[in-house]
Amino acid sequence: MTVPDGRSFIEEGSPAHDFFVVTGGRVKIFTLLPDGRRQITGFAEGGDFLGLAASKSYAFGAEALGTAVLCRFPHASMQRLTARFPNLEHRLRQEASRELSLLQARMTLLGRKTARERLATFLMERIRLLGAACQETPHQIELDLPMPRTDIADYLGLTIETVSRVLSAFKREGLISIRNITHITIMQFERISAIAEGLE
Amino acid sequence: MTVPDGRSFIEEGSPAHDFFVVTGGRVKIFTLLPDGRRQITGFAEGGDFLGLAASKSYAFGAEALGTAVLCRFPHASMQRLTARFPNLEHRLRQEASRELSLLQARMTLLGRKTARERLATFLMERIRLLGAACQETPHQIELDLPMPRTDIADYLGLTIETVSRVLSAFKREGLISIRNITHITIMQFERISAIAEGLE
DNA sequence: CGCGAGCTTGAAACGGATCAATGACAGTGG
DNA sequence: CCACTGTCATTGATCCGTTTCAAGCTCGCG
Repeated sequence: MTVPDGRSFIEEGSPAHDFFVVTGGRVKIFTLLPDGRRQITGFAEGGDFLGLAASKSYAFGAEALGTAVLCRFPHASMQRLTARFPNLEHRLRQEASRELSLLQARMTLLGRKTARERLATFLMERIRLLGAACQETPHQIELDLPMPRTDIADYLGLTIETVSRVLSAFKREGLISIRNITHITIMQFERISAIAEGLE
Repeated sequence: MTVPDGRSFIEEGSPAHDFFVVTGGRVKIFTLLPDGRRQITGFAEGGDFLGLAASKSYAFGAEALGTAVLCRFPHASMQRLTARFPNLEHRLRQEASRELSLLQARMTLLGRKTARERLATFLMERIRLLGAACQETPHQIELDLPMPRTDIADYLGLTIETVSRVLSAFKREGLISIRNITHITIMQFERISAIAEGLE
């Protein structure tokens, strides 16, 4: 299943028939308030599961961020699979547990962190996502942010303007440098990490 | 296992050896920032599971709210149980999914709702917790809030003062009446529900 | 009766939101 | 190749909701 940029493929509240696995590209997951306020609850990419937070109906909407490729598993066939491979059930629970831990951290971010701390945490998340590749280079990490500022704002519970201002401030302070909209270089990993933890 | 009021029995970040089920009383679950800021990520009571958001170490702390009674299952014995009763694994995943849905809604609350909306949502949550008993009485619902204001504040990402002020405002507007600190009566269910959804 | 923890209320400060203008590109068509 | 256009990002000025700081208040309990 290939989903073009910006196309929504899960409607919040619609009956949950399928389970998805993201195999290529990226996807954003969000919930909406009636007046249009949006909270992005996560970004999913290659290998991520989608649809664990669903019983009868989806508790979230989902939309492609760039062109995305998905595998769709109707619930019926998932049940057949878990019956055949009992380990899968365990795997799914593990995945759900991992999600739960992440969401708890994100609740602390949304409920208790300042705008600076949120952005710093966001950058740290993106760095961690790069994997071990960056562990050897403590400074000067290249980062690209595939999502527009609007999505970053809705992910962090801020407005575009605040996101933009804080990133500019980080640049002014020499913590990062901004080549262009999507490409950022981390100049002072340690300090950003400290800000993320609320130590500065 | 009986835990006295205020006693912490899970330390955030400590190695996760056990899985818990709350059998009596109440428990609060939270994460901390180094400088002491706290986000309560949930309250658990009779029948709730505790410890799904844990892999190697706990992603949260937990503390009794009033005297609580728990069943402790070391991970090893959980594995024995899931091996013997394969359905249990499915049950656990279900529970994790339910949690995930709840947390997504709470992220929208923390990231996008105003103080009034947060309190209204909180009241709706407590009402829903009463079960079907209140469905027949659309108005005048008795509610008791077993947790102190500090906990409500840390749960909603607000300060005590704001919680207090908003509740007072609700009272002034005739939406609720406050007998004493822990006992509240819902006077206008519909309007509170509307505020919770962000429609007012 | 008096003490203290927890709650409420008031005044002032502040961080982030909102409103508004400008800037940087990428894509289009002349 | 270069205006033109529209989208997205940045920057500035102001506003507002929530926090912070500082008193009072309530009420259970010794």
